[in-house]
Amino acid sequence: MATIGDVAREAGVSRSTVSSVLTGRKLVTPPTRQKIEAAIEKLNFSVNAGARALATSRTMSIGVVVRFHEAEFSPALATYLIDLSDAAREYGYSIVLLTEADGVAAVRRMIAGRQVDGLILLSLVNGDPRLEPIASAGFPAVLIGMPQDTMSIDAVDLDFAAGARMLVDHLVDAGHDHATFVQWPVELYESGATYAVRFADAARQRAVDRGLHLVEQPLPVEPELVRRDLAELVSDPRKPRAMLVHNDTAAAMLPFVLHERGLRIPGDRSVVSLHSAELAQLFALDVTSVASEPLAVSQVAVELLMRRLNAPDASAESRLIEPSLILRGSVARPA
Amino acid sequence: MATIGDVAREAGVSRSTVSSVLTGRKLVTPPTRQKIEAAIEKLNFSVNAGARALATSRTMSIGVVVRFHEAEFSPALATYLIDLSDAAREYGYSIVLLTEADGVAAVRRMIAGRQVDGLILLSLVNGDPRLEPIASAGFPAVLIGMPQDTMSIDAVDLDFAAGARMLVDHLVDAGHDHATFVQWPVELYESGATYAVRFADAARQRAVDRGLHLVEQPLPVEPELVRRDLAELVSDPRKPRAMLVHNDTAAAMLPFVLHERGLRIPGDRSVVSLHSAELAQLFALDVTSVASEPLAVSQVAVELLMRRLNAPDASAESRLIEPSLILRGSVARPA
DNA sequence: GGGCGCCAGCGTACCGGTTCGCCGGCGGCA
DNA sequence: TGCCGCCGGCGAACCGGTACGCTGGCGCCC
Repeated sequence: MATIGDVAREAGVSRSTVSSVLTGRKLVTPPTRQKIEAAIEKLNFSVNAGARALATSRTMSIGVVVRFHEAEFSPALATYLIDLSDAAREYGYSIVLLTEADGVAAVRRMIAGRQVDGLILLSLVNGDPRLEPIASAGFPAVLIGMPQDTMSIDAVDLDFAAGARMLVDHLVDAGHDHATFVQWPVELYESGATYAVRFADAARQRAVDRGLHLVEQPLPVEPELVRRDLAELVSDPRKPRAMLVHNDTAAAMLPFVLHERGLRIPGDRSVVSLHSAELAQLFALDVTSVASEPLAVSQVAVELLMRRLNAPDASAESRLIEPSLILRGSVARPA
Repeated sequence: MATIGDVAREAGVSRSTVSSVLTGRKLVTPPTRQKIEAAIEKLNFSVNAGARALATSRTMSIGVVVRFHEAEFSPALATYLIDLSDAAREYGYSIVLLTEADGVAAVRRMIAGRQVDGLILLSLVNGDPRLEPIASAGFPAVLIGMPQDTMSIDAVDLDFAAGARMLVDHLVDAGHDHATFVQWPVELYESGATYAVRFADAARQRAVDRGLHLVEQPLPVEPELVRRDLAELVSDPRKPRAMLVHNDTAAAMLPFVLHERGLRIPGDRSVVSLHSAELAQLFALDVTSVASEPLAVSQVAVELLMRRLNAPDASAESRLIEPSLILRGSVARPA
């Protein structure tokens, strides 16, 4: 591979002049610029990313730390990875994928080895141990998820609390006074997954405020048991006719389970949900729901990180993405 | 951050001696080794990945080029990314994610910028334009997918042809002589997606050989239309009672669609399928199927790439992963 | 016509490691 | 006791870029 020295020799100029052309930081007269560009073309030269990184101490790459929860709906992850990568590329950055089980070790390794300029963390939980090394090193990072204590690290997420309130309001406005709250597995709440906790807390509070009686129904981790529990749930005539769903597996299965029992939406059951956009698209889910906005979240995450890289000492920012309710007519007035 | 020079000063030795300890390529006496290790510990030193990459011209990272097909079942992608990343880390390598729409440009950029030591390509199609720059640069790479012409690049994939034969055999052995072949959208075959084409070709051939009459039924891209078409399909009494499924969306929906119509597996319909492991797990799919083995495929892909990095001139290898049939009793003898 | 200012381009130091040739001291053997 | 060989540690060059201070030539203005 050609180096900057080869280009310089070919063009009959010094290495530093070639560098000026490459970085665009200094003026170069058109004739010499053209000679250099011709040489670059001829030698098929392209800057060595590692060497540039060493010289500028900027790697132009971002680490994305994902943590794999059994209880989570993993396909949503792919969407985030792709959207993050696309957003990062807009700024000329690449994504380095960090998947090891021990996220803290991954974070430490990246900070110590200077392999990335910044980090983006996914799958956050309250009290997440990955925050401490970041905070104490003052390393540029953005959280996707909103823990109770962000430890002064930039963060962004969908406003799950607002989403929960919208859905509760929608049921109440239609006249419902009872609803089943179909939840994630208890393990997810116990782990402190921020989106699950924030949604649930806000839903409960809003239900109290609006006089909606909420029957909480956490579901198992295993999909076959989810299906079984859902079937039982919808078969039981004593259960509420309205359902507030925050569980992707359940959201995907529910229309089928209802249909199996000959129950119609919204005639027999009113359903509102917040589930991954990926899932909705894939299964053509047709219930009134809050959109999860992975693209917007990813873009803001990258944007916040860029800001942080350019202003390391700016004060931390937490940004909530305003959710929007997609009406699909899955809620009717109770009989 | 501490540099190797700081460590050397702290330990009272030269930089090269510290380097010897770090790389382990040269003998160092226990006392000096201990002094150096103490200094490393004290200064919390860790080698700068970029600098090492420049010096050794090994970046210790692998680019993964994914291409996003509308018609594909994207969640399966997340599994591959995670499994690849885990496998790579076993060898000390990181994964750089390359998602841009123009995969050829991504490949060119990586090769020219020497940002990664090798590439792994996903979502391969026959005549994939990404192969040419790799082949002509002789850049280390592994394909996940088996195009007709690998252009002498290492490749690995599940043996979809063998899988198709297993499923056809299973139906025939149970006494079926007619079956619907539920397919991916035609667009996917037209794009030349290698796994789809290889499965379909082998299924057709085996069906002819074994005297099974195969009725091909490609499905639309849009999930809601998939559901509608499946419903029509299973409602039509003239259609075969056996179904050979190669379409993840359809595989997920089929049990529900059948159940809706009051049709039972295997009493009313015999079903065999090849779908993503991720999907099967998520929806507790309960049909006799060929496992898709993303973990094994990923591990072999990384293994092949490592071999290639250590032996750039070895001849290209294509490896097919032997599929296995998971019996789940979804096939019965026809009445 | 002479002096001054401007700026294109050059040279060199540096980023943080690795590698390799060399040297000096020590131990073993005759 | 003297010589030789071995090897632990050192120094310097190098990987491929960037950054910064300097210089020399040109044009403008007086």
